[in-house]
Amino acid sequence: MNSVAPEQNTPEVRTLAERVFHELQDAIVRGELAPGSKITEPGLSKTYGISRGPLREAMRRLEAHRLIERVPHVGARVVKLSVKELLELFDVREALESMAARLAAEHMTAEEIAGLREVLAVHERQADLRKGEAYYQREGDLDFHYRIVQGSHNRMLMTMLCDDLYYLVRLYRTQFSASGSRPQRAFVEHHRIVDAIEAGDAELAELLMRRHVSASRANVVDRYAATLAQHKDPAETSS
Amino acid sequence: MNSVAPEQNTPEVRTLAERVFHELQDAIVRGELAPGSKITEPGLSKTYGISRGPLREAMRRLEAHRLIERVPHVGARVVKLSVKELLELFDVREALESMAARLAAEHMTAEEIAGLREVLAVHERQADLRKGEAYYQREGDLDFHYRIVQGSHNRMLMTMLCDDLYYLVRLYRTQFSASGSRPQRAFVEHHRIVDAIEAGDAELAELLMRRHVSASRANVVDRYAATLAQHKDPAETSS
DNA sequence: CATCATTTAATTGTCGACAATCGCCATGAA
DNA sequence: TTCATGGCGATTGTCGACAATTAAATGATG
Repeated sequence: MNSVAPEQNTPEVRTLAERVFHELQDAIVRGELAPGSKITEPGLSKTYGISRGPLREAMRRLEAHRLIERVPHVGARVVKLSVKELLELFDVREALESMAARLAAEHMTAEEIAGLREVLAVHERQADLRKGEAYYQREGDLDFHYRIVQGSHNRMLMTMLCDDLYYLVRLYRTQFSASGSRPQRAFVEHHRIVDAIEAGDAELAELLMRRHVSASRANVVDRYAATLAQHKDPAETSS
Repeated sequence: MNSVAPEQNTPEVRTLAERVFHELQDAIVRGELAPGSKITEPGLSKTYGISRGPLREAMRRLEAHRLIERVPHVGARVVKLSVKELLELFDVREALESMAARLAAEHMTAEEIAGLREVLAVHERQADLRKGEAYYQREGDLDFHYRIVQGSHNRMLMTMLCDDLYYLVRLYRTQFSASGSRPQRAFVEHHRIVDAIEAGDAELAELLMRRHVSASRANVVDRYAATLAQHKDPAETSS
């Protein structure tokens, strides 16, 4: 748990609705609440020991963050990312994170860059230990992206990526994860991006980050094709 | 009101919370609820004739859409965009809309492109009548951007831009609006973007849209500097 | 046996009331 | 005069109960 990223600081748990919102968020991301499973208000109300009032507000927030989907008078279910939606998510990430890298190259301070290098050093140590196999699988990779976004000094970008999209990304990681030589390559790409940021080369940082996310997206496509060929079960059609 | 954009179709008003959410959204965007003004639950509850339960859920949705800001145990106020935040919004728009233009050039159907041309034709007529002065001030401009985003066929991008950011954009329009020769130029830029999309040139469409948003952003900066010089009142410092 | 209408059970939507917390104002002391 | 402190009013947070709607189960009918 010596992660560099802000895990669950619970910066605001002054109200029940806030608390149960964060708990549900974690439960969904961790996979305790399976994607696609239906969640009922009385059930959660009894599970978390709170009334339906605050619970509904928490669910409304989860809905806004795209972690659950609600239908009026019917119910709510945990979001289940289809491959199409997953690729859509990557397109959005590519647009937003490349912009973040550009702004980071322009606005990042020396201390922030130093912290970024530190994150990479930590990852390198882990990569040495586990032969680069487990690296990039876990949340460690997100530390890097967190720092970049934070370095953009653009609050709106930060909330959009860190508060919204990254939870979806973490959710997807349970389904598809990087494979083959992708981790090592990603590690090299991370270094190149930091170099560009340190040099203040905004255009290059933007370009490298764009390619980085795009490559990650392509890896997901390959991975999906592999699972399809393995299971020989094309029942995943959008019924 | 012969606008081409989907005005307020009220696609889902099956519940009170939905209804009051849309009403509040409109009220904020229209300026009836002044930016920065405090809104109180009993007040709104009496105004819209509903209980506080659905009202709080509507407010939670507004908070997620960044139209109001809430502080636990204190209250909520309508968001007030500082110039810094407004420029942040433009950076995000630049990233997202340039991606949308790229995807639109790849995925837009012939019918959608025809509809896009129609929007431009309508605008051109209005521009002829009012000498291009009022064009671009109103929501007509957003019709164009709506269509582009919809043409991307990326649902996540659509919700992010159309459901979230564009309401903030419309809110800002009450404070800062295009000026000088900007409307005419924007009109030309719109045509160029459509040309690129029709030609299927994704890279060019992306580049042009990026410049288009960037130019709009620069116009806001100029506009703000002008108001500052006019009022001779630099009290807008971030206290 | 299949299909359709009806009933029924469960869940969601809404409401009013009570408790907890915060901001404000008056009072008093340094 | 200024600052701390206490009480007061108002607003927010939470709860349980009732009404409305939906989905499923049941039974009737061709």
